[in-house]
Amino acid sequence: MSESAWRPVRRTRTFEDVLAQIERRIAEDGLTAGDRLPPERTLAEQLGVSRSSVREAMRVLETLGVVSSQVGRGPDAGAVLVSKPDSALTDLLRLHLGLAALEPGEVIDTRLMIECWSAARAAAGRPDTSALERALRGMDGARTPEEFVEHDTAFHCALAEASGNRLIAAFMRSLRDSMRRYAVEAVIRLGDTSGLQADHRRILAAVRGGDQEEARRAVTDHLARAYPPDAH
Amino acid sequence: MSESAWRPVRRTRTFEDVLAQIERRIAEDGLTAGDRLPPERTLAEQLGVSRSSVREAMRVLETLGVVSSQVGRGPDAGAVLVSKPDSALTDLLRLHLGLAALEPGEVIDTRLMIECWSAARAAAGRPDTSALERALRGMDGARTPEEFVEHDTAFHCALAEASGNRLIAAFMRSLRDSMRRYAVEAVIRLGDTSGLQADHRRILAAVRGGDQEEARRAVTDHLARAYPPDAH
DNA sequence: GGCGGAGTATGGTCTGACCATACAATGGTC
DNA sequence: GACCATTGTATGGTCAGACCATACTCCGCC
Repeated sequence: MSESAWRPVRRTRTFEDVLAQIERRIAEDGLTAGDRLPPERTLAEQLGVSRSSVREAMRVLETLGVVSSQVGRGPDAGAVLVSKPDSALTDLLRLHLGLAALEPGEVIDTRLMIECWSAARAAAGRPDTSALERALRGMDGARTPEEFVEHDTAFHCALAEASGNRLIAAFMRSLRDSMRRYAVEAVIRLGDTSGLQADHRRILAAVRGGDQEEARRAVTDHLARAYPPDAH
Repeated sequence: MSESAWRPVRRTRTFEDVLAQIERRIAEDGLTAGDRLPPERTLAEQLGVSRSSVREAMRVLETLGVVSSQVGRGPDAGAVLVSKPDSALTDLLRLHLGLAALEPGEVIDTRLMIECWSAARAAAGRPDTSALERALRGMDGARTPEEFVEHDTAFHCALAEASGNRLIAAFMRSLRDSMRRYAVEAVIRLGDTSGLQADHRRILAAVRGGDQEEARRAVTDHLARAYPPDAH
């Protein structure tokens, strides 16, 4: 018998079975966001497991942004399928950053990748730019770094949404959320935000003008200003 | 009183408190991958909550790829901090794809973004290309579409790893995992894999030659061949 | 018709028990 | 002393049953 022919038997825990069955039901019945899952007690009885196991499966699904549980009684109570990957991604990034398993530089790089892509895509599509303009005005009126960063986040997320790709937009939102602290530090370090605002207007102009390459360059220059490579 | 001045009181559930405290400990004590968490029973007693609540928190952390639990006794037993975001990302993508909350086209687009970026980064850094070459040979010897896709996945993941960014590499692995089905379909649809292999060699040559723009173009052309825009 | 209290279904939590697992400690055997 | 089988024990995994808080539903009173 050859060595390493034995792979470790992956014991499957009860709640993993429950998860698999729920996922199968989603696929087979074509369930989608807004549909409801049976109550925990019912599910436990139907699957022949304890309510604890069902609850642990629910917790996993909730963590992944796939179900949302409401207590009480009525049409809105119980577990309903949703599709909110944002908080799941945010939690994931935040925790792994906290574990020092990811460097801030890696996250900033990823953000640069996403923003370049989004800006180019947005420029190609001539999207609605009202959200971008609103965020610009918000940054103009900001009185504290925190307030500025809030509208800055709105600007960059709006850029990602303008790309039309929901996965990329969700990833962008999560990156911003998990990096809020660094963003505030960067603004404080810079002191003056007029340069950032000039960058933002340049990005907006490129998107409006449909110039993909200029949009890429504008975003790259902007992030280089906000996060100079020697700052992390 | 202005409208919408009231935000919904977000009742915090017990297991969320447990989660917050564990996260705080990770941050304050500088815990990192490999460190261990107290046993569930101890944690429950110390926090003054039931073991069920601790377990639900553990399930969340496990889902996010932050802890791994082993039964039994000894140095390897108990809950240990890890950093495995891959399966979390994979589950997230797979479930949201299943809920029809994401279109395959969005995932493919995201993949194109990541690969272009990775290829350019890899070309800029003159990385070790032995993994890429090994995957190439594997594809040459593949006898079934499934086998080809397996080595193809290895090739593209190796490309992402060559970028040096672990977050992007993890995202790439998850994208490939959640899209394995589509990849096999694409190979079967094409029938002949010689074109794909020519693309791969062109990508490798660009990376070896340090030509970032050519690497970008090669990846873009390759994905356009594998997933023609009218196929999804 | 409207309003208020009782009823009830739901998720959230707790307690206590038992099981399976895998190491630790012990003691016997050679 | 080295080795091995037995027993003990700490750990996660599961279950059953209870109780609580919540929020809707229903029914009866006004």
